[in-house]
Amino acid sequence: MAKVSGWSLPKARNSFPPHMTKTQIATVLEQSAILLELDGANKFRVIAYQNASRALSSLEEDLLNAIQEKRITEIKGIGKGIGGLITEAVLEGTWGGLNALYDRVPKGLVEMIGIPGLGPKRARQLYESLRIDSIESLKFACKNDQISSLPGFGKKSQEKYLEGIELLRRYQGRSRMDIGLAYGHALEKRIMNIPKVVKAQLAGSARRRRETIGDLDIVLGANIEDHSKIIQEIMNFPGIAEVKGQGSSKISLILEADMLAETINVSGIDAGLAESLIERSVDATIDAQIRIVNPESFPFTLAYFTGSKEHNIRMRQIAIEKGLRLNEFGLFSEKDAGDKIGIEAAKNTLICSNESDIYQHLGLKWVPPELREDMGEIEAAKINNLPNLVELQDLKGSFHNHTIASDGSATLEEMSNYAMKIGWEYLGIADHSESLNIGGKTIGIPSNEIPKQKLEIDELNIKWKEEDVNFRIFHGSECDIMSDGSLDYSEEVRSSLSHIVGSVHALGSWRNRDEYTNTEALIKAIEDPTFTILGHPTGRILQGREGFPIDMHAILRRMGEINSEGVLKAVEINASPYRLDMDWRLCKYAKELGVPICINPDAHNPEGLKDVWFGTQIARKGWLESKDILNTKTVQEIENLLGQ
DNA sequence: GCCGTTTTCGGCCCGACTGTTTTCAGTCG
Repeated sequence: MAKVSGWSLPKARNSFPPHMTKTQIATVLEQSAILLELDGANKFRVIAYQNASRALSSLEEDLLNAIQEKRITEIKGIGKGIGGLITEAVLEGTWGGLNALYDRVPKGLVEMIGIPGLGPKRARQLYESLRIDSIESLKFACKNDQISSLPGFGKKSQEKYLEGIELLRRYQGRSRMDIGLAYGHALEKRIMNIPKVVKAQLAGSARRRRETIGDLDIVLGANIEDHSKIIQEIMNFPGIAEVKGQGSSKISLILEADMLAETINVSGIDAGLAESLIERSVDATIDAQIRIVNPESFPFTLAYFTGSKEHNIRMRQIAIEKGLRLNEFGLFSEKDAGDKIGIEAAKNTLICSNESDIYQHLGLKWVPPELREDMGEIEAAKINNLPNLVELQDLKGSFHNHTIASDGSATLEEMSNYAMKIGWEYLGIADHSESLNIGGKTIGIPSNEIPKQKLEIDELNIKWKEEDVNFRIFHGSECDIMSDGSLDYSEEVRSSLSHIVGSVHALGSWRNRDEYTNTEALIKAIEDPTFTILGHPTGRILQGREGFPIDMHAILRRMGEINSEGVLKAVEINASPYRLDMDWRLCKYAKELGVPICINPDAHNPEGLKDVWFGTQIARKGWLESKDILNTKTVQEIENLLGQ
């Protein structure tokens, strides 16, 4: 969640439309939903704002076009009301009734609902009865016992809020995928090792492979008579920082480093990567929820807690259309269930031994967890048109890797040996270009040293050829894109290389400019004949810094055009779990436009090559198949494409 | 606020847990 001080309505900067971008408006709608909740608005109105924000974020076409052609309310989730707001924002640069909403709701309330157990209704009540409008004033009121006498509150709520405030300071929201998976699989493994546990599986956003993971959900299947014993065993695990809640079917915990086991079992994650996952996670904590059900309910509970919420809602709607009801315990006739709820209602459930059976009963193909975001997967599952997702083993190399010649820590040979070891046919070296300096220190390769690197690479390539080794290095560069969209190095130097990964590093000027200027500059860079792959397109660091504003849909459209003219322009999924940039939400659009995607590890040492695992997860989440990925091609195909 | 081959009004996914209550509202996922 953005800082409270950042919650103001954006102001128009240009003198002509569009005055606001899709991203800006989507953010405003999302914030408005929260403010409406705090304002006591009808909950369905709140949901409508959330849905509209989502609809706008995933809108592929140009927003101004849609508005000028009066098609804005044709977008599902945007009606007359919100459509009017969007139109005003784009054409006039003003926000109508939202100004009053932003002014009316005390900003501190937004912070307050970040406290676990304190939601919008209570926050509002605290404000109205005691004028509490910040975390500080809440803390004061709790300490002075002013809360417990309010109707609906008590001593316990007062204590819970104080604990929650401390928790807020220690725990900072979501975790990166690598950290979440390290904890998730460690917990899963410990649970599996408890006797009498029939099944246990990581669900939630971790199973869906989101780039960041909110909290861990683990579903545990065991016979009812064993439940209480199993719960006891779990409570004795090492690395439990705090117990947030404990019932007969649900445990809510905060985990810390002692939880991490020495080995992690995930397909495709081997010992080396697992070890580095653990290393990266020791300072983090994460929330975990464990759901305990009977083995017969397991597939339903697993599906339910895998989510996403949006996907589940669609599944339920389909069930309703068929006269059925779907809950976390079963799929059953609405008529039979009547007023019964939960496990009672599911008594006469259709038998499903796995998730696939559930989907089948609803007339759908099984949907891979990565796709369950309500981004078209339900429609595709209806007509058996789901993608055959790319797998790690499909990769035959990568194009964005560093050596000691710039800021890497390994030699060409060390990097190559490791690439061969993991079964690759080629390795693209792309050290930094000469303009890049960090903290006043130049780390890129000067122009006049490029021939030297070229010579070293040629010698290795010749050696392998003579030894009949099917492996080669492609000599590229991670070439800086300057703020005006020009590329580093002379054209002569760039042309001497096999590929150019164009990346923005000096983020400063890009982050202080508007979306249109940035988009124009980036398109200029991409149009350069020597440009091959767009590296980490927005420069974001997950949980660290936002990327610079850019219209990626427009960038991808232009790249699609150039590809259709027969010139290769690919976009990178930077596989470093710190970046995962380009975002998975854009992959499907890139694929439809015919823009190849390159899964690049951006490795600075041999082990770093394995980060392609994360990039592959993101590619799968973005609907990509092997044929959509540049680096699934064989070395011969790549040689042809790059003219090498 | 959005949506609609049964509807332009009356719905909008479903349930566990908690704390404050004595039948339920709020919160969370």
